[in-house]
Amino acid sequence: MTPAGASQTLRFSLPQSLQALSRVRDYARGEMLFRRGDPARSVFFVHSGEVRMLRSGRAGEDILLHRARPGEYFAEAAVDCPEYLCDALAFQRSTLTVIPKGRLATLLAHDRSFATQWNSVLMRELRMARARIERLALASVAERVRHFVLTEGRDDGCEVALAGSLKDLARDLGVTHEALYRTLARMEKAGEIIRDGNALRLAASRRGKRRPADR
Amino acid sequence: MTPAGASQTLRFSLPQSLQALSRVRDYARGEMLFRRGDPARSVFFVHSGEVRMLRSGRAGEDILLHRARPGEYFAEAAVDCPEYLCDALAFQRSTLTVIPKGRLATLLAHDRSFATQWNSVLMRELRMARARIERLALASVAERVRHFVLTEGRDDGCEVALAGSLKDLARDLGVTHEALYRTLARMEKAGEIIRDGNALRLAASRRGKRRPADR
DNA sequence: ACCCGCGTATGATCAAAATCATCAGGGGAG
DNA sequence: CTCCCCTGATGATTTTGATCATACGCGGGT
Repeated sequence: MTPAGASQTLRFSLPQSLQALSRVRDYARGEMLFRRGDPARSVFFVHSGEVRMLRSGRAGEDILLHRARPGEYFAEAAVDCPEYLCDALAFQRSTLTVIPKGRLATLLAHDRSFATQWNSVLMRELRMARARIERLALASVAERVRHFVLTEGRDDGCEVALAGSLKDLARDLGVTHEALYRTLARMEKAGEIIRDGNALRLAASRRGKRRPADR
Repeated sequence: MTPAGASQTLRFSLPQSLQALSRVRDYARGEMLFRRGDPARSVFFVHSGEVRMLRSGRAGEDILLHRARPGEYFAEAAVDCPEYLCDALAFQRSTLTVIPKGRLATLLAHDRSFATQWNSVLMRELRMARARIERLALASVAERVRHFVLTEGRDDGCEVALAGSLKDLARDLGVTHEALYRTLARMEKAGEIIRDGNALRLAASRRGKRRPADR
């Protein structure tokens, strides 16, 4: 599609100061970005595709540690760690920004305002990760959908623009796509949500009392 | 039990420089630590108990954003945010370290080595949160147990010392305690794991091929 | 000494989601 | 233009875990 140079317009933009010192690269599906024990050279940002962080036990049992999706940084730990702690594999064809660790460290040390910005980025990722944890701990698909809309939605919930396909969303919610299709259909029929193109909205009415999150 | 002053020995110790500027306090079950919109005054650390971060929609539907458990910081975002973004509620009687935001910010700005340390803490929390996400996305309880032991276990897996009860673990894994009891019993009978007091060990043999994490 | 509460444990039943299967429609590639 | 692949969608069947119920041992408090 795009020639290997990755010159298409990117959906996400990074801070100026970061763009100045990094480059954009495409990785083929199945390509290895780094392996555990490799000297940590770079921090990455995902524009498109998916990169998986794996820890491979000696018996071949791959444990999945993280799926880095578009809009996310990964291997941020490289900044203050001499070597990578796990393997990184481009699970799909992916466009990434590659940020040399050394230059990032220098920037962090000398540019106070950038350091603050970087901290905010990490904090945001942490908040989102934690919200996802609680979402995945919910028992039913419908509850996860509600949680998703309310936490990922613009201005305090009620509506989200879906970034990808419903299959992608299903994977995010930790359920099969079939279960998601059915649940969305049921919720729509019940008047609980409204689907409008790639937007998903919680109906203003049907806002039942959620008991204060037990278990 | 302990008089309100919270003078018992704490299980976790914070960096010296942090201890110097913070205080330890007990919170009663049900006590509100802060509400959304309150001026962000403090960052917290959980020694014992559980604090829940909630976003309360106007219709009374509480969305659980995070359960802060012993050994975790929370409301770290207070450092560079003028007001809290959600409510925090002591869900159980909890002992917390309260770290005044201003002093922490000063420390971060002036003490290069502390800033690095703090960054490592955040990165560690982020890595653990991401691993938990992938764990919760696993379909079966047994897979979650395996993932738990391999990621949380000492020296590259194979063994974990359980911090709390099996019920606590079950909640961490996002399943009912019954399901966990049964699964552990089945895995032990199958010779896949060994339970030794509060330790949980993966048997060296039974290390079946995990296919590279599909879905 | 007794009771209560909690963690551990196991059984029976039931609901929900996974799995497998099939099909329609749209968009891209040839 | 046609074919094929992918997403969306729905049905049938199976599996899993949630739920409810019961039981036992232990430690703390009255």
